[in-house]
Amino acid sequence: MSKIIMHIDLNCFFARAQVIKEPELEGKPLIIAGTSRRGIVSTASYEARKFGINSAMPTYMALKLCPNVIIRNPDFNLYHDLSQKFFNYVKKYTEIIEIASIDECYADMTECMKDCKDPIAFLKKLQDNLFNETKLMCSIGLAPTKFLAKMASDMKKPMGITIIRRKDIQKLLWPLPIKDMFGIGKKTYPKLEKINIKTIGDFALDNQDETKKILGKFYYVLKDWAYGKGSDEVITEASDPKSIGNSTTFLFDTDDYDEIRSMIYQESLDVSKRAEKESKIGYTITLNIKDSDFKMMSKSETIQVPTNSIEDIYNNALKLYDTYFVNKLIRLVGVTLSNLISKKEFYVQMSFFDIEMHKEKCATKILINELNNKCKKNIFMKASELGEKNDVK
DNA sequence: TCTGGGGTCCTAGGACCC
DNA sequence: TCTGGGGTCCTAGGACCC
Repeated sequence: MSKIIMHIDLNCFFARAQVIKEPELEGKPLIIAGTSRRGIVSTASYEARKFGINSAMPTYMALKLCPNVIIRNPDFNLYHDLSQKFFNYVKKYTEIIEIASIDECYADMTECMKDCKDPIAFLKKLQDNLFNETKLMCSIGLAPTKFLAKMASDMKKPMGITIIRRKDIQKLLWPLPIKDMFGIGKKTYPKLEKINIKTIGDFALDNQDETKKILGKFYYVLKDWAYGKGSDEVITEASDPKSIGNSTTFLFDTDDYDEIRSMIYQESLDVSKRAEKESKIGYTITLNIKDSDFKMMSKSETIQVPTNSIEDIYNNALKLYDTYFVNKLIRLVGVTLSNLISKKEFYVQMSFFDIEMHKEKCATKILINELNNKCKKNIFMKASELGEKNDVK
């Protein structure tokens, strides 16, 4: 039997949060945006959108379109609080929710709506109650898979409710332009349009080899999605972070060594603190650079012993800068720690390893099969120190 | 007067190992 | 006078999402 999956998405969340904080902004053109010379719009209220303002637009451009637009800087503490309220509200209906981002989640409503005679009325009530309790507005999609629910919640905004049943896929989903399909971005849709795939339906019915070439193995995932065969698993556990990074765009492009070095230090410090807070250490340090032509480049270094110390992160990042980018005019610099492992996990592996090595050198052979790859690396390392590398097979 | 910052996943080539 | 095959890890870049 099909599950009932809900996707619920807060409408222009950051702008809405600001209105909750400053009710006098209600109904006015408002943008949440950076105000430096290189600031961009993060979210625009519906009133601001009427002027043609969109998110990701440079702030100066928004001001050109609407000189009277009200501007506020992002306030992430506020968003975090409201976001928690929102998720807690949804949890009143079901504990099975998957947080997809700060302003959206999936919920498995199978149990809670199994005897529901009028799902639209039910969801309207859910939506209205959220508004009454928090003043947050949302759009809701209900469908048998996560992909369809996500597409559904996108169809009517603000305060929309859309249900896609399997039998309605061809009628409701397939006519949509291919660029509106989740997972198809601005680089891919022109390539698809060029080979005559203009709608989701075109893609669903398409059988060209070229399409597979464009999409790689994502092709098969997208095909499933388009036919309502996507995942309906709502994953409640938050996944462990895979990387922790920090980057900053300079107000003016620079090649000044001290300025860049000091920024690399600031970012290394931020990354180090955040990693420590998460009890994570990482093997790989990456330096990210965007040059004055907007070209992104990265150089990375993987070390033997995972770390989150400011010294290790900074020294490695600076070494990468010194080696590859000195005297280059740059726009942005960033530092990322990845290949993460929890501190605890690492120490358990190390002590296990040490104990076994003391017991019997030959135990390495057994260990190899038991330990994960990260640990394997350590054993090879130690084994080679003992001159036993060739015995490990 | 140009275009932020936080992430995830995929790809393709090369190094290295047995 | 020719140059395996499989597997893993690392690197760099690219696409996408919010």
